[in-house]
Amino acid sequence: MAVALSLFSAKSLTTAATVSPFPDNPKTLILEQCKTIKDLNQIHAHVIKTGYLFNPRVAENLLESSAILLPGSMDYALSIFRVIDEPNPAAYNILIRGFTSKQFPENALMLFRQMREDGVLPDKYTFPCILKACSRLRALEEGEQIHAQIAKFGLGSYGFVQNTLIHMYANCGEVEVARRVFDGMLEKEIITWNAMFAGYTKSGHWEEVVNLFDIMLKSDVEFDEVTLISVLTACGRLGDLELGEWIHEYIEAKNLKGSLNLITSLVDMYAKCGRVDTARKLFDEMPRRDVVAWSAMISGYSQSNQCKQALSLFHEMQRQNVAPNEVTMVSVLSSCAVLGALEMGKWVHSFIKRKRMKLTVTLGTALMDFYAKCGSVEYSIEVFEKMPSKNVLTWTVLIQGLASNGQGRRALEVFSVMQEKEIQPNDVTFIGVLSACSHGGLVEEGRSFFISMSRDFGIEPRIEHYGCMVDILGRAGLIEEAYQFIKNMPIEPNAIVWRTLLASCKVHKNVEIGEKSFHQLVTLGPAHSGDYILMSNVYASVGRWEDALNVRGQMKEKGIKKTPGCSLIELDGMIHEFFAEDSAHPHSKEIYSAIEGIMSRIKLAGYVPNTAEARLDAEEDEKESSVSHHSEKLAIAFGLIRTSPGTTIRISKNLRVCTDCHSATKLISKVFNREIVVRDHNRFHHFREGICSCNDYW
DNA sequence: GTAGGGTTAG
Repeated sequence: MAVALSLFSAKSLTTAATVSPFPDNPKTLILEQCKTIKDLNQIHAHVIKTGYLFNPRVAENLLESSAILLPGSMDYALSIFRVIDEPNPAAYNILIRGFTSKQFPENALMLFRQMREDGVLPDKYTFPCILKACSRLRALEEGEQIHAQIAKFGLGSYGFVQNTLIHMYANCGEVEVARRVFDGMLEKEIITWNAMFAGYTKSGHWEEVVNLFDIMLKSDVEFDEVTLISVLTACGRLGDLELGEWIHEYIEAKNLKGSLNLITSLVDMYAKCGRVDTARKLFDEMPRRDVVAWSAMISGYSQSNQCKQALSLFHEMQRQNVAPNEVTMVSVLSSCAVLGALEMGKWVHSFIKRKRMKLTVTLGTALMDFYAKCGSVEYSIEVFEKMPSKNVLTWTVLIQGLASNGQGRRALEVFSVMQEKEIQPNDVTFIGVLSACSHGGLVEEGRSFFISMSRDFGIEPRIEHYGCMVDILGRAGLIEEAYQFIKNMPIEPNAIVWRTLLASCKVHKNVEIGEKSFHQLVTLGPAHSGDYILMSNVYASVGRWEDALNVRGQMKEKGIKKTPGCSLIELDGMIHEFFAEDSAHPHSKEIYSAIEGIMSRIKLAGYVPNTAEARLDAEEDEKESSVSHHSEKLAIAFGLIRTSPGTTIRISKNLRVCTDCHSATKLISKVFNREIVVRDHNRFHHFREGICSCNDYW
């Protein structure tokens, strides 16, 4: 400021008539040295006093410094604008640009309207800015009107205007119109192509990105790193590893590895194509990593179901003092949800609050989903109520969260509130609604929603919806109806549908339909160990031990191994992974060796673990004790591991928890006086003092 | 003076 202000010193002012205080390049003197509104105020006061404000160049410079360079100074810019007698297009352009760049696109549009009313002619600089404002607002109608005016003013062939038109149409969801503008252009610059790529990228037309890139290559047009970033993003979404690797080779050959953004796209592409290790290698080799690079790698792990790695990379990011943003936290929370890491996720929540991060729709929804998946549905609701904006995913997560936590009725109430608010449900919402019905035993409601979804909402049921319907009928004991329902399905039933029915047959002891379902599963192949176990258990449920053993024999003959159970347990904020028969975990030895001793305590409490399934397991494999179930072992284990009183033990299992395990959990909660939460296929069972609080009617 | 790019939830 020293230089600029010295221009207004008494000495300078006396010579103002001969030496202009605004020499050839006044911009460098005023604009670049105004760092705060206060600086601007001082200059403003001077120019008013000295009458320089009536010099259009002076006014424009002041306007530019306040509207473009300084943050949060649009009011100030407006006050300068208002005293300009007859503002020229340039003055309007500066303000329009200011409003657009400072996230007030509505004001930019209003000012543009005023400009037209005042009879000021927009020029080639006006339109790119005002189109950008339309883009931001997704104001298609306004954009179309402006397009018409562009044609009227004869600026339709101007490159800058056309490029922004492409961007505007694509951003407003009209990619096809954008493409028509693109195709109509005789001279396309790299930016033109990139605008089209960006349009396809924003609207998720990944296929088109790759197709257009193909055309670009064939027509020998040059491309740059911005082009490659868009194409790599598309490769990741499409799983097009071949093209992605080709671009990687090109980057190596042309030595473009210096671009941080480009390497981040490569990391993202490899992670999304399932090559997480390659992604990590590139990530580790980066000379510098910003928050986006870290987020891309963390989400890479999270999306490839390597959630422990995602969290450990997040910890590494913290150690390296890189500040995470909202996007990072979404992937971190989603990993916590998968792992059932309640304590870690709670910490993330407080971190978000402490850092005053914006509760965006995505972040809020991820937070809600995390709480719901960890069995804390009340916290999930609390977040929902605090969210400033919500979308269909937010409502869907709430419905699913309530449904999976045993509050089917409440989930349906939320669904009706959602309709009152005129939020259009989608196919996934209906999966939540139908699972609420299956969970709550609401058969009639389920039937009526199933009909309504296509009739009233135009959503054709997918295989998942049919699966839910089979679950609703099957769980309610309407096995025959469920079977007929499958037979009459207009789409081919898959293994999940038959497995659902088979599971119902076990609960309701229906051997006949159980056998039919099992037969379908074997025919559909490849056989799943769980299917054999289920069928065997159907026989066992009615005391047909020979048949039960026979099925297990078939499984052995075909060489189908039981998938080892894997459980993730969070204890005092640490995630432990336990595999069945695993001796690698530090706690395993102590756990398994102590099982015998614990058994006697359990027996004293009146529990007989030798149910049908355990007995079969024991007969099948001598090594296995009567406490043969993984969850059971874990439950016992956690009776052993010393935790502070009141610690919640959370067991999330990848496999369905059998009723036997449930009884073990119930018992442990009683014997060891612990609250135990079992997550079983996204259903929750909260056990306290031997009582399960959820309304599951298994 | 104006235009294009990398990470996110069910």
